[in-house]
Amino acid sequence: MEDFQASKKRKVGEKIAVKVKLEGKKKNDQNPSCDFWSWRKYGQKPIKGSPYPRGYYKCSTSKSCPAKKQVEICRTDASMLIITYTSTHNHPNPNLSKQPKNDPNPEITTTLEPVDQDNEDQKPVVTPENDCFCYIKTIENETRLTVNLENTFFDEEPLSYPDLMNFSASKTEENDFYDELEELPMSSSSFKSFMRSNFFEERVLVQPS
DNA sequence: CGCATTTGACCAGCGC
DNA sequence: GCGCTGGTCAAATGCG
Repeated sequence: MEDFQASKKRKVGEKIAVKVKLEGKKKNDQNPSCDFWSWRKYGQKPIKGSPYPRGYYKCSTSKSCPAKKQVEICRTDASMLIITYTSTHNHPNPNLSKQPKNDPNPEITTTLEPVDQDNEDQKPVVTPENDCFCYIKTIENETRLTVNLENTFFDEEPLSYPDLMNFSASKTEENDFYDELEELPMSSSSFKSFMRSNFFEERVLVQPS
């Protein structure tokens, strides 16, 4: 099909995994539409080591959009969903200017928490105010970023996963950034500033020319 | 009737 | 080289 399919498998590419807490929602309900993009499910697989299957979704807004995400229930906490985004949307979000189309579902608390199920090289970055914490985690070449959005970002401006997606997907610069984070003792406050600047100043959806 | 979801089969990367 | 496992395809099925 697309070029994407050339790499049918496990290529360590750009990925961002977020952990989403579900409250007031049925367990095992992996409805992925808690963000503002429309997704179409194209597969589901049981994952070794996890009692729950992983669902595979493609962006259904644009046929040529390579954006995908994987949704699975956290094996250690069934009230958590682990959503892994891969690739970027190559089109603006049609739902940005209106209410979420599929499932605004206000019952979901969009708190993102540390992706700790593997308990690997997780590097917590906690601000002094403790109102924003981010976990950068690198597994081989895959970097996972987890951000607590509840108190920090939503107070100012709603941040949807698509924004995270844009953040994560901004090519190699971010990867370089992450790579450096592995080594640089960046202070939490400077990291926070960085995060804010990236989320709110640079990661704006741009109409493709 | 059209579209989304389900599900089994297939394919390819990765580790041993 | 082989087997395991994850990721994708595509036909069948369900739903609005």
